[in-house]
Amino acid sequence: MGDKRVSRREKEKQRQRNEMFAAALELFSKKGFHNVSMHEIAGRADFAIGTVYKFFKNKEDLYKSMLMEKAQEFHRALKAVLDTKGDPLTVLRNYVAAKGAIFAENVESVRLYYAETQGASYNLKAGLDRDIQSLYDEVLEKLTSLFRTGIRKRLFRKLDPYYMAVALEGLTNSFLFCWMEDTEAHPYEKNVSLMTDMFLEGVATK
Amino acid sequence: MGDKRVSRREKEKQRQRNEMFAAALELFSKKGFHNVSMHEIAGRADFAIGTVYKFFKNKEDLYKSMLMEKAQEFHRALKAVLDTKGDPLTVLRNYVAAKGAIFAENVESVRLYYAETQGASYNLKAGLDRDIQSLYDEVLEKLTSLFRTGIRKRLFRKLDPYYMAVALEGLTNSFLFCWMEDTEAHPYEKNVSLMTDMFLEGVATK
Amino acid sequence: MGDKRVSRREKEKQRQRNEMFAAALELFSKKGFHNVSMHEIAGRADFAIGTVYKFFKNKEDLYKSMLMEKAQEFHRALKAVLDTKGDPLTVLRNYVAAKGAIFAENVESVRLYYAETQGASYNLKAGLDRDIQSLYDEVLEKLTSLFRTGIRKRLFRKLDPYYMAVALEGLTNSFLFCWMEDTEAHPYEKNVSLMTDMFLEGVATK
Amino acid sequence: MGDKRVSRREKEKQRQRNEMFAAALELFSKKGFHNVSMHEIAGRADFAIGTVYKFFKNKEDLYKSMLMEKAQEFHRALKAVLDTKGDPLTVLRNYVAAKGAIFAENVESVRLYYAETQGASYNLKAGLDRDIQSLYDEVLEKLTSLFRTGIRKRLFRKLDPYYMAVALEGLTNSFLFCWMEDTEAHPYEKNVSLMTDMFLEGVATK
DNA sequence: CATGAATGAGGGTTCATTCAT
DNA sequence: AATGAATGAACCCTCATTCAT
Repeated sequence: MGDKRVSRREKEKQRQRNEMFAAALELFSKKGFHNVSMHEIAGRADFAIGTVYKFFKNKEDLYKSMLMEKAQEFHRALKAVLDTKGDPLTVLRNYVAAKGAIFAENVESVRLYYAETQGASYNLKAGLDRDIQSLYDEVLEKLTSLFRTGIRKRLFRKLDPYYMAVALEGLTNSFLFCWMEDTEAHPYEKNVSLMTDMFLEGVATK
Repeated sequence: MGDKRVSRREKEKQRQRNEMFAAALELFSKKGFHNVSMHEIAGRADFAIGTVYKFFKNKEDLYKSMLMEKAQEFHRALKAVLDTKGDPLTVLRNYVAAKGAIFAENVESVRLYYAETQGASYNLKAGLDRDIQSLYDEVLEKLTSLFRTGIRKRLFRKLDPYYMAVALEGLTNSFLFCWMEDTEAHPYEKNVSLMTDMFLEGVATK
Repeated sequence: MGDKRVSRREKEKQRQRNEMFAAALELFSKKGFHNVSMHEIAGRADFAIGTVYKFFKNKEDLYKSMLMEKAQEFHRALKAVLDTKGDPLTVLRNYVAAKGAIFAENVESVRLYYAETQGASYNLKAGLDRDIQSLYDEVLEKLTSLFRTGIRKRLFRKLDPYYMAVALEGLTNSFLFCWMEDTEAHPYEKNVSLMTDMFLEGVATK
Repeated sequence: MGDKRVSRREKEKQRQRNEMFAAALELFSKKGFHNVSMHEIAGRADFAIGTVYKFFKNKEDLYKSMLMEKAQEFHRALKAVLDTKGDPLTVLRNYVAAKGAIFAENVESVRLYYAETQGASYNLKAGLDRDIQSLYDEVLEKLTSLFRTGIRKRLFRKLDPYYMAVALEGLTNSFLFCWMEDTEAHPYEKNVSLMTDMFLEGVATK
């Protein structure tokens, strides 16, 4: 009984945490870290400000936790695709498609995610950076592995597999940004597949 | 003499403006818009706070002006390369090389630049966004033109030239980011050239 | 219990508000709107600056609210006297006496009040002006009514009753100012009554 | 020659001083002491800010000097009327008329003047107050004298002549304010004369 | 345990005044 | 003598965080 009681409580806690995350995500994504106040988040999530501070020791902690959770979700999904058996080319193509699908369903988080992964992430005094980076590095490594395998199997030319991965990421990301800016004008899926194929053909053995 | 006097003044003004820009760039680039105070910038530039406000009507104005100036500098240089006559392939290769060179000399600005161009730029209440975007769009258009010409000349396959440009930009940017993160580990020039060639080969007519 | 709790809270809030009003009144009255800082008021009222801003959205709001409350208090009292039944002459005499009594107990507010009602009130960007004026106009109207009634009853000569009211107000105010400048030297009550009588006699039917 | 030279210079100085006064008067009268900056005044008067500080040691000094000059002008004119020989009643009536005429031509200054003379004058840290008061006291004294003479001549009842003066001042001022608020609706001259007469009749011997 | 009133450090900005030219 | 660039104290206000209830 005690067990269940604890578990019930634990679940309730998790629910509250998620509500705070949802409010935070929406606001941070719309206005940026510095243009959102803790009161605003608490209000939107329908909690007292003090309650929020029971869950997160400060604003940065809330931001980091929220984003980290999202990042883990993304990477779990991406790694799942990358871990499927099969010929590297197919896996890579599936990866590109999955990336599009996942991000399309999480525009808000992705926006924040890229603010942290790339370019300038001054929102936080660093720290999240590292954690998210290391998650991302895992994906990059898996991609690198795929290219390495592809090279061994003579599917791809003998080029640095890591940089092949980097190139693929850059290429797909830029279509993602296009799409985020104007969803209508720039359908991600078709374009990215085509261009990815071009690239893959470019690195393919002749 | 009056002329010289004025010109001297004007030059002095420009010098001061540049010093403020330098201080602002350094600080904004290191800590982000919201984590830098006007007092900090004034102090670093060795001016009284009031003097800074003689030059810029507020913090946002300083930020925008500084970044806009840098952006114009970049785009002037990039467009110069893109406007050279020659076969599209060579021009594109020169562009990629120039991009690397320019950005290598302006890491700080580039960091801020990408914070505004891509992902999430919540630093400003918009406005800069538009201006920088439109600068960038010019470059993208020129790239698109090059690809279009290339297609007409049967150098490239019949694909959407705009998305070719987008793909190239994404690819090169991702090497730029790699390089910015760890200058030693990831020399931009060699890698980006190689991968660009792979991509160009991919889109090339067989 | 919940009720009581709320009412207790409400009362506490009101108490705090009043303390802020008191501090603000004292300081504004002594030094003027622009020569008093919010920190000063907060300090004098023994609140943190942030607490003051929980009650009033800015300095102007505090000033206006405080003065408006006082103005309403005054006018409520004055109108009460003006609304009593009785022959106009007696009512007018009572009014003059009441005005003296009320103002004697609120020198500070009266000072501010007149700064807004008369002469130049540049303290605010207008707005209060209107609100206080309209309060004052009600009093003036009631006075006018009294004179009008007096005229109909052949107590006063057939003169413009509005200007009679204006004249009475001016006359009594000037004694008020005398008294405020030097309480000892210029006892309001005796002098104002005498001179009011002179004036009333002047406008009386012969 | 030296003399003329000096005098010429002196005149030029006076002219500049007057221009500054004019700009200051206009701005202070429109916006109030605290809402006008020294730069604004300098700009309006077409002088460099430093030049203004050559003439006045600070903002307060400029304000005081300007207002004092105006005050002296007014009082000189008023006292001239009060010093004319003739029966007190006529002199008093002339005084009331003159007051109206003078103020009608100097609305701006009058506004400021009353801000200092009456109610709350927090524009300055005091000082001007005294000087203007003492000027005003002279006028009040002359009025008092007139009433005293009138009493001796049995024109007026045996009442305190000082308070008669105070009453007259209050009465006329209140018409002045009416007129300043809405020049069209409340013509000063007719109304004030009528009401003054009422008052004078009230204090007249029967 | 949840609450939200209270706190006060810190930031952006203005403007009176000075002084080198 | 006139100028106006430079100064920096001081102000209004926000918001992350705490803690008594």
